[in-house]
Amino acid sequence: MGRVTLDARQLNTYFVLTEAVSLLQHHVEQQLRDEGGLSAVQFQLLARLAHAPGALTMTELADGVVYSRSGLTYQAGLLEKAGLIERGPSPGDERAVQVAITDKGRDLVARVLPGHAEGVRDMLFASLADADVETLGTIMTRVRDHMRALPPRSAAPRKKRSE
Amino acid sequence: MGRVTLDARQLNTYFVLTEAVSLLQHHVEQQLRDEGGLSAVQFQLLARLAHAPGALTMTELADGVVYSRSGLTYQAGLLEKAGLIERGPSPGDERAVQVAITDKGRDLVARVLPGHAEGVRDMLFASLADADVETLGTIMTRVRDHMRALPPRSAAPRKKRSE
DNA sequence: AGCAAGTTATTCAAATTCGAAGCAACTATC
DNA sequence: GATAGTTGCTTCGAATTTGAATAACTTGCT
Repeated sequence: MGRVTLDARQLNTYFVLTEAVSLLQHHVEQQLRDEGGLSAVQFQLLARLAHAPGALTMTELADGVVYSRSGLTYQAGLLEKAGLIERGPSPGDERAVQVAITDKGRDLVARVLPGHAEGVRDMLFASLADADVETLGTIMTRVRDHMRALPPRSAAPRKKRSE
Repeated sequence: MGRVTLDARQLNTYFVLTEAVSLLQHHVEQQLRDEGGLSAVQFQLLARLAHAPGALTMTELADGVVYSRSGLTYQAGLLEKAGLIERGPSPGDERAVQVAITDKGRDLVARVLPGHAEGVRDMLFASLADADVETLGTIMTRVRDHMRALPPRSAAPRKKRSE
């Protein structure tokens, strides 16, 4: 193999992508902390639960947010103590834990969301045309789907192998 | 409510962008750890120093990587102990610290880089056409520049206000 | 010069994060 | 229907990360 790596354009795209997202996350973190006393992870968890049709298991939640399971246990403990979520047994599977958002949790999300959305708009979308937003979404969806389909290296769902 | 926030398309783009980058970072983290015994942050720091024309101050380095200053002090301590970087006084400013990469550090970056590049290619670029890579780079560059130009909320370089 | 305000880096305590290990429950295979 | 392997979650210890407080230095203003 003639060892192909990354050309200059790819390298630049990679760097600027991670840099921009880091900056974005940093600002989001600040804002959420100031406005709702939430970390970005906590907000992500609540938002995902608020969006979900029903309750989710810990694993589903962790996978969705790209987070370690033990880390989720810790955060779920905090959120439950704060009365924002509830954990309960899973009907089908006795060892699984169902996580659901409470009314108080929904209220908090609703209270924090406008400011969050505004921040994201100012940071991320202010400099982009509608067409750019769509293009970006399309490209990143393809990337996301590709990565999700790859053989898991760590925390993704396991497949059994035939020997 | 008149309150314009984010439309569905923007929301989707925002979510998929952060999700994809999280997945990417997660994979990168794994790979660097396995191959070079480096965390992603450490690699970023070394890579940036290797790229820089000369030495950088702690602040420049932290700002470049979007990282807290105290966190950088900690990591710089580790990297210096490992002989990968060197810290020294700054000529002009007596309180600043210049950070420079050592030959050993350069060697390590050179050793880890190919595998890193290969991983990024497989993750991020495998599903993208050349045109997409360029488009993505252009869009994210605009976003990055816009965010860098915004009034700092925390750790960005301060500008004096002429009121 | 002299003082107030701002910058730079480090130290410190507290919070968060992760992986490995452990435990309980499920599933397949015999 | 036992038993070995797998899966879901938590606990545990170690490493990392952060903001606040601190110390050293620089700059601007009078």
